[in-house]
Amino acid sequence: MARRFWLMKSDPESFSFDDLRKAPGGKTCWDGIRNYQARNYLRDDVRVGDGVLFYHSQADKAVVGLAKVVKAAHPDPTQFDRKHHGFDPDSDPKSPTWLAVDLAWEEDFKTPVTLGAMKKAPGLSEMFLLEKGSRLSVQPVTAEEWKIVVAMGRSR
DNA sequence: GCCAACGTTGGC
DNA sequence: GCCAACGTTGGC
Repeated sequence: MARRFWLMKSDPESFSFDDLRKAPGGKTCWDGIRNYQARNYLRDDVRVGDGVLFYHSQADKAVVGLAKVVKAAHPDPTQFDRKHHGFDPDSDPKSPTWLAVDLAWEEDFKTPVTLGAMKKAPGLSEMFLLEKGSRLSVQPVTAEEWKIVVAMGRSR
């Protein structure tokens, strides 16, 4: 299976790319996804070794670096944690509703690739992220888009 | 802070 | 099954 590419969003106020780099082993359990479409991507398509564009929403609005998938979809433990805001009383432990994957930090971009820059970049006009009202926190990225964004991020 | 877009919930 | 109300996301 060919390596696939994804864009994953995070509000840096709650979990930033820095937090990922500083996490033990540079890894984290990417939990808290409570959207069925995003869940389905995790379940059906995200594989170990896939590349991830790590996007900061809110104030930054930029891809700040690269991560990779180090563990495929597994039940999101926070859905069963009564004290967690992601607690889902309807989720059955025998057949969990929500999934998480594990991500590892890979590379900081020299230059964060801003939403504005991506809007202007030739070759990125079809990007999922740029669609009006696109709120998905896990999005597929084509090999071509990946190449372009990575090249932008590595240049000064 | 505002508001458009979107997903979810719940009454009917 | 429809749709209004509501909550959340996220760009501006």
